[in-house]
Amino acid sequence: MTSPTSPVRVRYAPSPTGIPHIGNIRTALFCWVLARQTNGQFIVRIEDTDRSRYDADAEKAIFESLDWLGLDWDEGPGKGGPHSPYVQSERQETYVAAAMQLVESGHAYFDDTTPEQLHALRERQRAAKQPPRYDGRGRHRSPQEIEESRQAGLPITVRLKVPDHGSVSFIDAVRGKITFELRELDDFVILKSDQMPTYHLAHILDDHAMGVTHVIRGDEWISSTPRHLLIHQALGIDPPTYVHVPLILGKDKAKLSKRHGATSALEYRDQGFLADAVFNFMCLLGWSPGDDTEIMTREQIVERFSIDRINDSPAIFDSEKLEWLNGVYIRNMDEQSLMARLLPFMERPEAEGGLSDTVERPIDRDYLMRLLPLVHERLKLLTEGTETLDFFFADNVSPAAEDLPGRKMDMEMTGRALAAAAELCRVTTPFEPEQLEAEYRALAEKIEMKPGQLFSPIRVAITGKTFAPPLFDTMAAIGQERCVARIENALKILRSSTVAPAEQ
RNA sequence: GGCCCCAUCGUCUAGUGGCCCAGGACACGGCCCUCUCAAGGCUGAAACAGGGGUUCAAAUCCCCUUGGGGCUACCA
Repeated sequence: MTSPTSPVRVRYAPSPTGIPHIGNIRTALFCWVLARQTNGQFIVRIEDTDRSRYDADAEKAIFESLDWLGLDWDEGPGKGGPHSPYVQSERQETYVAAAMQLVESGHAYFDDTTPEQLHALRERQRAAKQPPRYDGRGRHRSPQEIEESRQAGLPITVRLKVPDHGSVSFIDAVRGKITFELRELDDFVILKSDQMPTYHLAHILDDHAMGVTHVIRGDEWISSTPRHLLIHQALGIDPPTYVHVPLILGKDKAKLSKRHGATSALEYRDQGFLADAVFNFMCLLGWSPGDDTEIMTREQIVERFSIDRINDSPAIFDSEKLEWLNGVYIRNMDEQSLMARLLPFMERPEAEGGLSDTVERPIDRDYLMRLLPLVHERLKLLTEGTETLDFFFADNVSPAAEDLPGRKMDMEMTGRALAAAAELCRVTTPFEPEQLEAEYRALAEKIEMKPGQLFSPIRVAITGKTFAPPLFDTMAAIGQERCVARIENALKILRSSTVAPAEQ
């Protein structure tokens, strides 16, 4: 099976019953890429035929996820198109009409078996160690009997007549030929008693009406594909090309679910991942360009993508690797764009992960621009802006006394270092990185300490942390006055502490 | 239980009969660089699930076993 070169029409057809997770969105992404590559159309269609499970928030999240990842659609909700509407609940008459047509042509029939009866049937089968399946009893109901049930208010469904022998096969674009024995299938429902179609009927009608050429969907649909083939036959239409993509699993190799932590694209957005990085990463789950290339722009992916190279086996979502990739993307960004991305996270309320509420909003752009080069290559997530830059914005910091001593330093030595540092800090001019470094290195020599030893307590005094951007750039950015105050403050903290320094 | 799908380092993967005593990336260990943390460079450990075939030759083809997953709804 080769990858298409002529324009494809592909669709992403989510059901608004839950926030779309990574695996689901990855399918949308494959669709989008293929559509862009072949100059085809990417269609979005909402499959909301299950009215009891409909969730408006989920529907919102679907569009938000697509927007965030930049998966723009050519036809669909909010966009329109030649096959409107793109919401199944608004296409109900089509499905009902098709179901009636199938009944008339003898491919389907009305069934008045109640859910209770169905349940009882399955219980009996289970008890007899038989596979639970519908026994086709509705096939023998007369129109009169059905009408009586209808009058009595019993639920009526439409079921497809499945031949009891023979087999169906199809060529899956990623797996090759797959065959199913028809006797394994029972007569399944195509129109529910609320006059809504099941997925099986609805998607086929829509895909056909919308001219969908390739159905790209998760692996879990392979088992119901024979049903879909049967419906196509009954309707006298040709099935599309099926492309069943492998699932994305959680760390424990189980289907992705809530307990795996972040599972939706939106959660990754909120955790500070870049859409481009997530896009890139998701493409690599279940697909590879065939060489060692991993970092690719959308354009490169669009150019290189191929159905032939979609993997057969499921992938586990490794968020550690995503973090690395996100860091790569951040490092490749220019400072202006980085600032634009960082700002929304840093300007959130403190309680939501932003800078201290005492820091004035909007944040001083010029100052932030000056700081970014110091932390740029250290960031892996956009949410880290706050924690790596907070001390630049704070009036003062309060380091823990036990953090102040550097390697192989006791309290006395630390005190001497800080005292000398404070003194020098007051007089250094100009207060610039090169000047500071030169003078502090000289100071270290003068008080007979290794540069690293002298710098450690200063760093902690200035930043409140044991790790930070390069010290002298940091000091220069913070300014002489605040630096002096912080070193003196640290000295005070050190002297008032009675605890021994922690073993280094 | 039945049916279907899947199976290369911990993870993502390259590999489509000889180029593979299996390559890359993340993570992990070591070294270098170094004012800390990163970044970067070098380097190490780490896999063809098992068993049968086919073949001069198999990670690659076939069969079985095992393991994982999915489906078996008036959910999608």
